[in-house]
Amino acid sequence: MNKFIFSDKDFNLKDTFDCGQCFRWEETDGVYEGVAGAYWGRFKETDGAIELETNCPDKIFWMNYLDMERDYTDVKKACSINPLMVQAVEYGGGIRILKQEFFETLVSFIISQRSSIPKIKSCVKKLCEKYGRKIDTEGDFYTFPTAEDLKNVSEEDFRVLGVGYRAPYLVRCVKSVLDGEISEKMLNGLDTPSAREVLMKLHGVGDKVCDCVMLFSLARFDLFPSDVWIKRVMCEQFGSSEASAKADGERLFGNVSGFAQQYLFYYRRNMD
DNA sequence: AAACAGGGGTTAA
DNA sequence: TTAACCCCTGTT
Repeated sequence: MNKFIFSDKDFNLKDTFDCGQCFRWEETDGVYEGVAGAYWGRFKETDGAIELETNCPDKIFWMNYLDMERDYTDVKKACSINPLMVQAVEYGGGIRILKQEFFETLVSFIISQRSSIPKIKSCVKKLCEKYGRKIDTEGDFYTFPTAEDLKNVSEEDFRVLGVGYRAPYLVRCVKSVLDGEISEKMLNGLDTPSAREVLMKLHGVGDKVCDCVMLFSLARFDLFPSDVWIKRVMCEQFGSSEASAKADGERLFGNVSGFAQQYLFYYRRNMD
């Protein structure tokens, strides 16, 4: 087992793991335990630092996952375009946008549509336990299944996990990935509008899911995913219409759109 | 107790 | 532009 220490500057566990970007981390008494890629991890906040226990031998893996190379002080400054944003940035000041695996993010956000976070987490957990690989560590932790792992999973099999009408989307998604119609590498070679076009060809991937996948797994920070909460706050505070929320956000925030979206979403969602 | 609304959307008409 | 979609939870 390995131990790594991270600075808690612009980083805290609750903001990062509970801001809605990921579905595989569970909190118990302030300790967050979960899986990233092939590795298990357990995060704790100690005095002035974040401590991680993991079966992963190199810290670089987690540095990348936690977006540690980026200076969030600059990001926050760029997001703070008005008093509301100053408040939102203050509120979610410990958020880091995780660099998650492409296939996991794609599948998870297809499942997420018109669902609630506890429900999404439960589906994803079952999916991993049933089709993922057990991780060699203490406790019961599983990798997220690869497309290959899901090759022979039927619509009915998916339905048993509780994904409902999204089951056929998942079957087709797995097939598209296996057929090479879509891959992380291919998307990385495209500019944002072209990559969006490719992703949205997938059945069950619309505007919002597409933006989340690109923001959370492909580091496309120029996107501003617009869900009901973001539409709400954009209408209330920025004079947007529901239809214009996404475009307005991207125009206002440019290449920090994705960060601004997370601060705003997290803030607005916890304000009611 | 049973009915109902609504949840980080997308599709098809 | 609008209803229907699965399924779970919280509210009446």
